[in-house]
Amino acid sequence: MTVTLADVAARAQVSPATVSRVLNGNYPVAASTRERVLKAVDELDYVLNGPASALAAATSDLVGILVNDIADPFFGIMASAIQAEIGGPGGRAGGERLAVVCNTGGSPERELTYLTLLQRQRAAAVVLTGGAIEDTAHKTAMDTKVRKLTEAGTRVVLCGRPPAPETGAIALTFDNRGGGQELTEHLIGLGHRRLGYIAGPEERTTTRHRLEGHRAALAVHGIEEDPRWTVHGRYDRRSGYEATLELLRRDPSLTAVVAANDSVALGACAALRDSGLRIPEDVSVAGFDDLPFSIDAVPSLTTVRLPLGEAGARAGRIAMGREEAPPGGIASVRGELMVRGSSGVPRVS
Amino acid sequence: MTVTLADVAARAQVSPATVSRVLNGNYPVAASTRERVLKAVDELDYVLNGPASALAAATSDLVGILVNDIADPFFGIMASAIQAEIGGPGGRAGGERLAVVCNTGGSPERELTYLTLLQRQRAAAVVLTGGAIEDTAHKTAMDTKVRKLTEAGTRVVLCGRPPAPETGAIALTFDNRGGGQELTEHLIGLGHRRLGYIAGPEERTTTRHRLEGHRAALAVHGIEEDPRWTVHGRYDRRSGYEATLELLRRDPSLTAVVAANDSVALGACAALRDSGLRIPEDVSVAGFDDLPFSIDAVPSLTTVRLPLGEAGARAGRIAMGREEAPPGGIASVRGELMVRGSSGVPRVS
DNA sequence: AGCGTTGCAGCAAGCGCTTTCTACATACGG
DNA sequence: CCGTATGTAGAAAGCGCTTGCTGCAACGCT
Repeated sequence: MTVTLADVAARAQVSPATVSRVLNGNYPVAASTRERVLKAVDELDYVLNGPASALAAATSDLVGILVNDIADPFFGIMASAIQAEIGGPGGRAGGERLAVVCNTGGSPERELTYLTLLQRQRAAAVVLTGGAIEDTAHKTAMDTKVRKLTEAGTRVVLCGRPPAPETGAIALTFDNRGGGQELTEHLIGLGHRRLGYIAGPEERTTTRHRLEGHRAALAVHGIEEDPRWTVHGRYDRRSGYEATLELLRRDPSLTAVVAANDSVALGACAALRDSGLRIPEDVSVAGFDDLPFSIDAVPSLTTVRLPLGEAGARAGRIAMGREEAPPGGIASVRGELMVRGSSGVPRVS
Repeated sequence: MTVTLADVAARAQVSPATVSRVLNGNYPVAASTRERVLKAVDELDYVLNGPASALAAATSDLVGILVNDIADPFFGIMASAIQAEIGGPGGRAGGERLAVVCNTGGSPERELTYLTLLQRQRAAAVVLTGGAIEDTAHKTAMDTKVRKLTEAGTRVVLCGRPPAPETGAIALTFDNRGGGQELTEHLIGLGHRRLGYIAGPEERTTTRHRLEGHRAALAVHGIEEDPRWTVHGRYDRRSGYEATLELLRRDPSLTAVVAANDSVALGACAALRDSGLRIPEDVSVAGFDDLPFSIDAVPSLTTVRLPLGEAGARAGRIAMGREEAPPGGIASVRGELMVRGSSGVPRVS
């Protein structure tokens, strides 16, 4: 069998209670005793039984991070930053925390399942990253679950997701609408009047907000939008490639393509090039997020930088109770327009 | 307080044992009873206490995935594939499994810490991805820990990591040496004789194996290597950029640059371009891994495709006991040379 | 009819830890 | 020198669940 607390206690000639106290360091233990215990732990190669400990103490050191797509650096960067803040010595006990990232793959069911699983494990905190799914039933179910978690003492932080009022969750929202608007205004400012838009999957808050920002910019400048100029797709390169070909088919006179994110924008660039169009001379392209590879594209991508790392770090600190929650439990994180080579003045028609 | 099994039992007018059996579905329960129990569970909004369950059953539904850098798609893609195989209905109980990814950030300490934490949680399985660190002390510590895990019944699978004999771990190794050799032979075949090499961090198996493959190719063709032609760096774009400038400074007559991976190669491309050199007319560039963005580079990257998704999926299945382990517990996964636009015949000197 | 099966439910003993409460020195104040 | 702090260790009662075993009907067999 595996070594238990009692075995260690026997070896160190003390009671199990004392061993527990040495290990947790939350009760005075004479130095000589402590040493004896530590020696026994070492000799027996003892490993604490997590479940037993969690059960007895009614707490756990698990922290969950939910992401929509772990293969997407957008989430990887946030997850990495969150984890970095959590991994270290945590709150009071200085104990190690197990920060785990759970990949929902964008599926509502899996999102809910993971939340239940984390609830089962009595997670200390949960960070939900990225946009939410805009299905009423699912949103209700999520809000209910989140409320239960917070009521049970689990800290819940939303990072890059709209606030969920009345649930007790802290929200660090990205200003996707503002960023989207700024980006499109930049293109309009260059002289573009015929702009295609490749949106993300429908029913996602991120998709909707970025698109709303785009439309707001058009409205401000009195540009009437042609429904043919908007195509929906996934948040990946391939989708951007296909959507761009579709856009070109529908209206070859477009002078700019705005993409839902940088991966999509890269796909758009490829499609344009394959169609014999130059960037930005024939068509300008813009992305969103400013992922690391965006600056490497040729030409480098005009986009909106989202401070993914900073936001993640902050979310992690809040989750660990190491930083004050923003007033009202809600903070908006702004993006920054990065003007680069992929956008330029339109060709004269 | 939270709802317990006993509460549900009371409400359904049965014993706690029966409720447990309904929930686990591993013991015959009359249909009528089952329904009554399920109804009570639903009405009370009962959530199983994970730690208690794990303690009593002496098992857990946790599966750990260790990655070196979660922000790097190389690991994201593997993790995603592994998780996809694990997330679904698992082994006997059809129960959900909590697949969690742990980001070590390449730090030996964190790697060990996570393993201990997973050991504490009595994880059902652990998948270690990516190259290992070649420090004797650390390797010994890791092997010991892994052996303990496997002895305790945790299935350990190495995905893209060299085998660890005598530890009971199953290994799915990438043939980095073979891939590296093939890649360099391709360049030599084009006529290159002066090849720079940007290696990854020292003390990593992946770095060493790829470099060995490269050198083997040089040796086969009787090319003597100049020590100035090799530079070490990190596995990221920035490192590739800087290393390339350094390489150019040391020997401007190089006609090809082989990078440790695709991100590094992209950085190399940027540095070459910024130095006024054309790819591949002046200098050819090659990467490794064939990450999704590599085909988007301009020109698209010649590289070695590693079947990250397939390997991950297989590792996941083995971890879940859903696929037979390879004979001897070791399998080598080969890469495939992808010749694309970034490599061409060298300029005549 | 008698007896071994079979199907379903309950009892109760833990799983390995934490923590309250108690116990006992030793130290201190008067 | 006694009563009361003070510091340290142990006894034991759970935490909420699982599961081996027992119990008891209803059933089928000879």
